[in-house]
Formats: sequence, structure tokens, C-alpha cells
Amino acid sequence: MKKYLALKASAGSGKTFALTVRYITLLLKGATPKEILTLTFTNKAANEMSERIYKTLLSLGEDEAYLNAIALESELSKEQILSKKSYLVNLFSNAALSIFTIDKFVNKILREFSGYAGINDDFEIKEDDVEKLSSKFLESLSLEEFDKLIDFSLFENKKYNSIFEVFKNMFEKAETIDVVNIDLSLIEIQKKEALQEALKIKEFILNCPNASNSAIKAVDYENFEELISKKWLEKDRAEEYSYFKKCSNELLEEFFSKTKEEVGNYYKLRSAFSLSRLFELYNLFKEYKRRYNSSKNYLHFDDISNICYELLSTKIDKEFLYFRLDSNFSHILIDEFQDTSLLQYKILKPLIEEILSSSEFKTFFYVGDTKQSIYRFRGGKRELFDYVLKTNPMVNVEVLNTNYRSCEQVVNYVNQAFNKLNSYEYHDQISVHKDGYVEVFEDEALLSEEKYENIAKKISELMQKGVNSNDIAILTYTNDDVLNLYSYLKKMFPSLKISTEMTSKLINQENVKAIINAIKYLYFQEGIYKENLNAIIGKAPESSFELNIDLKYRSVQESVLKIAQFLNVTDDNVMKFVELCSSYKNIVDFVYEIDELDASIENSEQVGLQILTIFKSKGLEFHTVLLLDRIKQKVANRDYLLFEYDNVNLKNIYYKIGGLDNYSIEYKEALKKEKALEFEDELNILYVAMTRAKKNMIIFKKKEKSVFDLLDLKIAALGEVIKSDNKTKNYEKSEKVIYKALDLGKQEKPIKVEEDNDNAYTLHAKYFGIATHFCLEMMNNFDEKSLHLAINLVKNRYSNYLDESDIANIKARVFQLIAHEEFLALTSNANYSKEQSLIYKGELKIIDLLVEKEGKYFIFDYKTTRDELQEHIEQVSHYEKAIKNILVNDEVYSFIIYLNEKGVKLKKV
DNA sequence: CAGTATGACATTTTT
DNA sequence: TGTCATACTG
Repeated sequence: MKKYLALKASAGSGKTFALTVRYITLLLKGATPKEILTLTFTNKAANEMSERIYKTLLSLGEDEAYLNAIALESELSKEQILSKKSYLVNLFSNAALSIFTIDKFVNKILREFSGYAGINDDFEIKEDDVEKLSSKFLESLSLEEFDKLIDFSLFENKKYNSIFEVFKNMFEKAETIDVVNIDLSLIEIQKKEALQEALKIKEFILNCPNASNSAIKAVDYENFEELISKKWLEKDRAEEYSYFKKCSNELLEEFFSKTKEEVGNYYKLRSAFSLSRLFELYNLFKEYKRRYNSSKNYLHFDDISNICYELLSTKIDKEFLYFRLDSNFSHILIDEFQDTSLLQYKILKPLIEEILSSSEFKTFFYVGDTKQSIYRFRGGKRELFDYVLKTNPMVNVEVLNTNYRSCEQVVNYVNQAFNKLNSYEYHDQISVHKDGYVEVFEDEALLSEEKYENIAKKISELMQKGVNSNDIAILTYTNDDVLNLYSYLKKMFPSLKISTEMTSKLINQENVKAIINAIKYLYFQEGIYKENLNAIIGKAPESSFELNIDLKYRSVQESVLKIAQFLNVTDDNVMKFVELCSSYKNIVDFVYEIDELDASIENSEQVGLQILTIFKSKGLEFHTVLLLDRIKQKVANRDYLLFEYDNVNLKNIYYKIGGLDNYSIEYKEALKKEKALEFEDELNILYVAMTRAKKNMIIFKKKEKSVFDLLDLKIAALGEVIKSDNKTKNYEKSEKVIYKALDLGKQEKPIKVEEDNDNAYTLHAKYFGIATHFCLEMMNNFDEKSLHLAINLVKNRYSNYLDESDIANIKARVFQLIAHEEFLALTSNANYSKEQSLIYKGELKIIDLLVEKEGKYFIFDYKTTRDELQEHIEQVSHYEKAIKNILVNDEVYSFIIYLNEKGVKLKKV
């Protein structure tokens, strides 16, 4: 095993495999889980990582590939490894793990050293309330400071809101410059001087008998601003401007070059001035934000990394940090390294350096793929990957170029598309799976009204050819495309299940929006809200809204629910909304604060055809991928500032001004560099998109202005469509929220949803149920030891949704089950399978637990609700019938297990 | 027909 | 605020 290793892992080349193998090897070499710091980017990835390691340990020996790789890495024999299996399982499942997201880790450091930063260690983590923060900041300014802000705003012609937005951007970057004071009057003088020279050009042209109308129009400036809007100023010489050509002589060229010189001086002065002023204001803001945060005792994620970095670079010694951290990390594993931001790396650096310089057994490993770096816009710095290698020669590098994900046709197609680009570092991948299907389809419909016509056609064609709709994913560039495509396909195939993985705000979801507008209408009595409502729910304009409801005498929750019912718009999102409304004390708070609610929408249906953005698809794979061209044009980068880096070191910060590139070579170079990076981003997005498909990939390309022109993709159809494998799991079990009216009691009594978790079908109850099922699914045997292991997995996976007491609750319930005599009698010495899926009469069913004992079959279905509903019995007897039919066996018995806190009830059906 | 002016147009997102 | 389509100019 290489102690220090950087792994370049192309898409589908077994990155998680490598991480898992390394982790287990470290355990075999005597490391404890606590000292192996494993960093990922999302909670999802962190959960998946620990689950993957656990499952691999549990099934150690079954998968040859894993065993071989671990043997190779650890230099132990397979027998030696297998003899330690139960020890490893125990070790891993009973220890505190150090598998975190980077943000969680940074947060952890800050809390441990909060005293040195002068903050409380019990701070909350929250989003900033931008409106409040920006207005409070204004109030905090002295008259003089306030004037500076106003001057800047007027001078730059920028609104306060947009300036404030820039502050946030600067905050993220955490870079500073020395502020120099430049007097505004200097700029005014420079403007006058430039205009004076330019007026000589104007006079010259107007006096030139050959001047065309266009030439005369080109000199119609009265002031400096009009002057610099002229295109001809970009030329090097006057004669290069065709409308001036006929009048060009040496005198004109002299005026021209003099004007350009003066304008150039203006630009230089101006960019330095604006940059300084902006940073001056920003520093004020930064100071204020610190005060504001500490008074409210909360921090934003950006604050956390900012303060943490400041702490490390000024107040605490690196050695001190390392030895004071509550756990000593001897091993570091970093996933998706290409997405690490500069600031995050700077924070991790002392820990990495400590490992690299230690004489003990300490290791450092990072894995990533710069081709998949698509998050530069939020700080990801792909240059870091090679920079760390270059600056630490003891770190080895290995490249994974075998693709275990996609079929031959797909791999080859991607190879030929990317390896011909000369400005792109690409190494051909080797495929291991044969066949596959690639089609590039020039879709003229994409530019017309019926945009998605051909996509719908293709979907039905694929389904006819035997591709399961659950195996299809459609990838798009924007969330907007996801939504549009979703509603189109829903219209075309009403019974098709479609899921959209999106993160949009809950308050923007149609049904929720309808409710908000209804309430605002009832409260403010302003027609605009009623018309919004009519538009959303598809009523004719001016339709009336008649609901007799007294907002004042009901709780907010109650009103929201009543209105939802009245409008008939109750769904998962509305349910979540109802829950969140409990935080509003009264209707006044609600109408004024609801627009700031930051919660995200629920992913409605988790089964079916998937539509998602390419960004979201990163790290995922699909049987069949339909890849959509960029529908709308890309927007221009509207940042005020241009950060120029030399690899990872800040070289310069520029205040962006249109036209400055004509006068400053350095600025021009910086712009060019930025453009090259943007171009690389674009290629990376394409790379990510084209490496998601396992079997079939179909590209819908616009006839003109297609992003695929970057790769010069031609119309093609290669190979044969591969059918869905019958064994593919085409149903992801999740308990759908069954909507049931909450018992609201009488009007005078405000409702409390959280009072009775057992009966209300809240989201909390939903997660509780799923987690309980997950716990039972993860148990190898129905004994205490298995429960103990499984409950740890539940903790890792559901800690975001459930708290400690919930976990304890689940444990207690399951504990009672494994102590239940009848249940134990039925399951002991029997064969059983969990989450058994079966297809019966065209419908897919999942049985929680199926037990086979002495030729008899027992079906078990877990419920975490207290209610015993007829519906449960019907569901289970349906399973019973199906099993009897399929197995041709009459000895099938079914049970519903009600897992309650007070006791377990086994109900025979 | 090449060069120029003008107006319309629009992203990605975790913690 | 950069890009693109389009219309205009000489």
C-alpha cells in the first residue's frame, strides 16, 4: 500500500471501490475508524461511504474482486483477512466514525477552538436573512461611510442590492487587497482631459469633406460617457475603422493616439479606484457581519470556513491545532478532490503536512477527476489536484482508466469525442462490458414549439424495445428544462411514473404558491393575489375566491390546511409546508415572513423515469440516458470582480470594466485565462453527462448552436438498444405519504402536530417508518448483536432526519420484536429473505420479510403506526395470494407486525 | 460582403 | 454584461 497516494479516477473507473479497499486495508493494518478521516462533499456521499464499507465488511469473502484487492493492498493472505472478518465488522460498527463532509469537519474544528476566535461554541448554522442583514448594515454606517457607499453606487451605476450581492461573493473567496486611497476628483480631471483630445477628432471629422453619414454619427459625443461607448476606440489606429478611412491622415492619427492614451489613463485610474472603494466598503461589511453574527449567535457556512482559516493563519499554531483536536487523525482520505475549494484546502493543509512529515504510520490519500470538476462556480478548484502533487513529491500518483460502468459502444464513443481535443487532457478509457448503444439524434423539434415531441417518441420506442421506464434518465442543463419536460411528459403519458430530482424552494412549488397567494389575498384583500392564485390553479382571470375563514382565530397551520383542502391541492409538498408553518406565531408573521422561507421541495415520486440536471447526475449512473442539448443560451458572467490565479496562488484581482482589456494587457490576459477555464467547465459538463449511461445513450442535439458542436458530434447510431435486465431493481421502496386529515380539534384549540407522532402522517413519521424498515432490513439475524450493528447504520444514514430519541425509540421497538416468542419461533432455523420483490398480475410488490420453514411460507409486514387499518390487511392478503400462486403452495400464512413503543403485536391475517 | 450598430436574451448549487 | 441575430452602411 502506498502511504501517500493521489488517484486520478475517470468516470466509472471504481473510485468508491478504491476508497473502500483502502479504508478496510487501513483497518487491517491496525488503524481505528476514528483516526481515519474520510471527507466527502455531500451528506449523501458520506452516508453511502459508510454503508458501502459496512456492507463490504459483512460480505467479505463473497466478492472476489474486493478480497483480491484488499489482499494486494494489505499484503495479507486471503485466509488471514477472512479470519479477521468478525473483528472488523465489530470494530467498524461499534466505533465513532470520522466520515464527514468537509463542511461538517471545518465546523467541528471551529467549535473546538471557538474560544480562540472569540465566539460561542453553541452557535447555530443558518442562512443569512439577506434583507435584514443588508438593511441593518446600512443602519450601522456612519454618515461618512454611508456617503461613500452612495457615491460608489452612483458612480458605478449599481444598485445597493447588487453591491451587497458582490460582498457575499467576496466573502466566499476570502481574499483581500490593500486599500489605496484615490481621489475621485483625479478621475474627473482625467475624463476632461480625454474628452478634450477626443473633441479634436470630432472637429476633424466634421470638417472632413469626405466624411460619410456613418462617420459623422460616430463622433456625435458631447461628454465622456458617450465617447467611451464608441466602438472605434477599440481600434489601434483610426484608419482601421472603416467609417474614418476616407478622412484618415497623420493629424487624425495623432489626435487618435493621444485620445487613446488619455482614455487608457482613465481606465487604469478608474479600475484601481473602484477596486479600492469596493474593498473599503467590503471591509466595513465584514466587520459588521461579525458583530451581527455574534449578537444573533449564528454563523453561515461561509463564515465558518472564513473564521476557521483566519484562526489557523493568525491565532493558532499548526502543531497546536493538530495536537489539540479531540481526535488525532492518522489517515486522511479525501473524495472528489477536484471540487475542494482553495479555502478548504488551506484549512486541511496543516493536517496533511503533519501526516506527510511524520515518521509514524500515517497515510494520505485523495481521489478525484479533474474532468468531472463542474463546480468551479461555487469554489471548486481543479488545479489543486496537480498542485498538491507538485508541491509534495513524496505523494505518488496512479491513474484508473478502466471503465466498469459503461458498455463498449458508450466508452468508445466518449473516447473518440474527447481524445481529439488538443487543449483537453484526456486518456482513452478501456471498456470491460461488451455491446451498448449510442445514438446522436439531430432534433429539429427542440427549436420549435413542440420542443419535446421527439423525446416522447423516443421514450415510447425504447419502452417497446424492452427498456423499463424506471431505467431511463433524462439529463438536462437547467432546472427549468426539468420542469418543462416533466409537465410535457406527464401530459403525454399520464400514467407514467416520473421523478424529478430538483432543489427548488418549497415556496415556489405551484400548490404551495397557490396557498400563499390565497392567504395573502384573504389578509390584504388585494386583487393581485387573487389573480396570481387564479393563474396558478388555472382559473379564468377575475374568478372569485370565496372562502369563509377567519385567519385571526385559527392557528396558521390550521388556516393553511383548510385552504389547501378548499383548493384541493394537498400533496407531499403542501404537507411539508403545513409542518413548517408551525413556526409562525400568527398570521401577521406569516404574511410578512413567508417569502423568506428557505426550505426545499420534496422529491415527489421516487420511482419511475428520472429527469434531472447534469449537475445533479454527477456520481450517479443509469441504464439508459437521454441527454438533452442546452435549450437556452448560456448567460454571461456578471461578476464585478475578476480573480486571477496562477495555479492556486492569487495573482491579481481586477474590477471588471467593459473596454479595460483594450488598455491593459494584464487584464486582457486574465480575461483570457478565465475564458479558458469557462471553456473547460463546458467540456467537463459534457464529460459528466456522457459518462452516466451504462447501456444506452441517446443524445438530442440541436441543429444549430448545439453544445455538442464543441465535440464535433455527428449524427450516429451505433450498436443495438440493450433491454432492461429483469433482475434490475426497478422499484425503490419508500413509503408514500398517505394523506390523512389531521385531527384539528375545535376552533379555539390550536393544533400541535408534534404531539402525537404515531398517528399523524407527518414527514417525520415517514422517515421514522423508513428508518425502522431499514434497521430491520440491515439485521442479519434477529438477535441483539445484529440489532446493535443495524442501529449504528440507521444513525449514520438518518441522523439528518431523526434525533437521538427517535433512534432509541426504533431500537426499543425492534428490541421488543426480537424478544417476541411467537415471532422467534416462526423465524428460528428458517430461511428468510428481506425486501423480497415479486411481480404479480403486472404489479410489483415488496415483502418486508418472507420466511420459509419446513415447506411453509410466512409473510411479515412491518408497520410503525398504532392504527390497525383494513387497508393493511388487504395489502398483506394480496401478497399472500401472490405467493400462493407463484409457488403453487397453499401453506402460506401472513402476519402484520405492529411495532409500537408499548409493545409488539403480531396479527395473523 | 465585410464591417458596424442595435436590441434581445439569459445557469449550475452543497453545507 | 457577453453573445447572437439582424439590419444597415458604404
